[in-house]
Amino acid sequence: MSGTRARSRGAGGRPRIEDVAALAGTTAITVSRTLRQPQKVAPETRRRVLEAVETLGYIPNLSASALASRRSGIMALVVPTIANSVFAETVDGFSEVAGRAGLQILLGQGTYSPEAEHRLLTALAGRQPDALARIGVVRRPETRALLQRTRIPMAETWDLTQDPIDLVVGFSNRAAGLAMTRHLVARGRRRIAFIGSDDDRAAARRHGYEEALAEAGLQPAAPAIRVQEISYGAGRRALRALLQLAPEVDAAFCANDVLAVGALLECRSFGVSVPDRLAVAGLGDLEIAQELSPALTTVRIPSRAIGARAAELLLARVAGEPVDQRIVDLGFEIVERESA
Amino acid sequence: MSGTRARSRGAGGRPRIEDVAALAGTTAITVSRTLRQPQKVAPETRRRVLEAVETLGYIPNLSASALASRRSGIMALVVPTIANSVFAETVDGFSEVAGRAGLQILLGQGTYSPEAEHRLLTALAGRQPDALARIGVVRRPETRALLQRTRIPMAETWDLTQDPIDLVVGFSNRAAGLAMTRHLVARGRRRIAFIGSDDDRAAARRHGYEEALAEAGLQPAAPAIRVQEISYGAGRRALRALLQLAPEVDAAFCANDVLAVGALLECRSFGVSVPDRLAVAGLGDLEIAQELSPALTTVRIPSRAIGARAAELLLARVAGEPVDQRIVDLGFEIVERESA
DNA sequence: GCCGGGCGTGACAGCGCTAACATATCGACA
DNA sequence: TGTCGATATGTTAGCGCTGTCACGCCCGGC
Repeated sequence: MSGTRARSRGAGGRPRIEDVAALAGTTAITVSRTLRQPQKVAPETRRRVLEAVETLGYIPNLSASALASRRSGIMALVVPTIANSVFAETVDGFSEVAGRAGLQILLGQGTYSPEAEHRLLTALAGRQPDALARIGVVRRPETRALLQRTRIPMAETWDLTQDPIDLVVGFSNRAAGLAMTRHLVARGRRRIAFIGSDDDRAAARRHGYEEALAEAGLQPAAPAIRVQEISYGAGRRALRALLQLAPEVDAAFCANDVLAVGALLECRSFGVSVPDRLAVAGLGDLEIAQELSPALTTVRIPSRAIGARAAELLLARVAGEPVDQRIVDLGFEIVERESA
Repeated sequence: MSGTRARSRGAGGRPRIEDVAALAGTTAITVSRTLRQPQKVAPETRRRVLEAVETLGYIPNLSASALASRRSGIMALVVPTIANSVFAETVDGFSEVAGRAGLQILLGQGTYSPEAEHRLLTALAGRQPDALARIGVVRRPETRALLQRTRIPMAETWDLTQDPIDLVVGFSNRAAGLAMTRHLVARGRRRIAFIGSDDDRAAARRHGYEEALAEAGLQPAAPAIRVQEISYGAGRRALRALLQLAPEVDAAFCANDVLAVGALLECRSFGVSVPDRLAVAGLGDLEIAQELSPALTTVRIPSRAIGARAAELLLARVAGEPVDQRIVDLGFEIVERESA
């Protein structure tokens, strides 16, 4: 039934499903089935179809497929940045699970400003992803409302909240900050400073830090040092600033391992003995943390598991299976090494 | 003209362009124009349409848009892995340029086996991306043919070839290996070993290394050490293996900075003095390379520029502008620091 | 007063695929 | 032999959007 369709090829010059059908002596729907549910097609027909696919170099148009089936086969993932290693494992875990399920990953980068993020998420949602994951919790009410309305299964990660848009998979950043600071206190540190970037997760870690100090009746050794970017250099500069601001400081708790490694390196450059004179602690347990000497005391985060688990839960949602637990706490673990 | 369309909302419960049109008292095409070419719509109409969009929380279905317009607004990017930092800058540069142009990024991970990659690329191509970039050069003839047939603008990166599928943006890995090895020879090293992963780019670097050795009339200090993964730990183990295999070695050229940093750390752990007893060189110039001490001598690769440039050229291709240079060599630079 | 052209808007058809339903075929079984 | 059900394939009607062309209106120039 070609009707108005005289061409044997789509305008892009690429073969369409109908061309394959014609060559195989069958119809579009059978080709479609052969490709998606081969067991429903007779072996001989299947053979002919696959041969035609091969001959023509047919590649199904997934936009058309998505439109017709209302399943895009895409999972969107929004990360603050991929320029540093902090989230790499999470992306990797997510990508692996999604990939095994045959889903592709649409990557959104940047959660700098709530407005920019709103635009990004709108654009991503327009692609009708089967699911959406984001590093961090979405705060902006308009954005939350938007995502809720779309009904797209969604996972917030790397933090916890009592009120996720849909699911949340992570750990308590506050509790992690609290635990590490308690550890420092328990090790006899009294003049503890905080170095962190300027995002929600770092803020939560700082709150935990402040809580632990209050518990112990201590004051921050200095106002929290804020860095603009997460890099080794930023960690170095932050530590230098800290030492000028509060020469008496005896511990630096860094909001992540990249900053902590930078701080550690700065200490070595300037002969500040770690941990004798200054304890340095991080968060994340990147591979480099255990390889340096002194090895970095840090909080181990199940980064890969966060990504993998989020993807699994989302897949379950997509498959229509009930997800009994909307808030998944994967915890953390203090890893005591040499630096604190 | 609703005809068979009785619903006022799509089956997903999401508003469609027609719902917006109805609310704004106009038709679908005007809504479409308002959103894509606002200057072609009268201010008053535009106002009403945007108000309706806002009210309904309308998000255009980009699959339908892609199908109708034959432009997906997607750029696909294939990387070997995102679990290590080596390609992070490239992805970031690519993502930034693409993002500015309003394109989304479809991320494909894994080029392990040519077969798996073929499947991955087929799946990505099915999404009708406006352009496709890949880290590394595609070797498999079937895959090359496939990509060529699709006519999707395509950039291979991080290497050079005389015969790109479409464009190639990178540097000569062979030349980089050659240059660094010559540098080591010029510094008086005579028993030089190579440590590398098992991919095309590492192989090219090794060829350069071998060429430089031959030039100088030298033999490899040991058979090239192959690592299975790129990690600090793998670098450490490789160096340990090397020292057992060839205790007399006086230089280790590592195919990338992650391995080199691992090697450097292993030297420090075991009291191997760098560079006195052993020179260590890397490739990539990751941030950590300059922060360690001894600071790593390495080859600086314009990683971010590779991604950004590839994206720019692809955008030009998409816009139908002529691209005069199909082979873009962004070069490299030996960065001499303390380790070699 | 008529014509040409620019501007804003709309009707129509179709992008390439698949869900849902319909039909054909065949063997088993009463 | 007729019926039923399982299996294989086909028909129809869109999915939600945009390219293309057509139309109506208003203005200025002659």
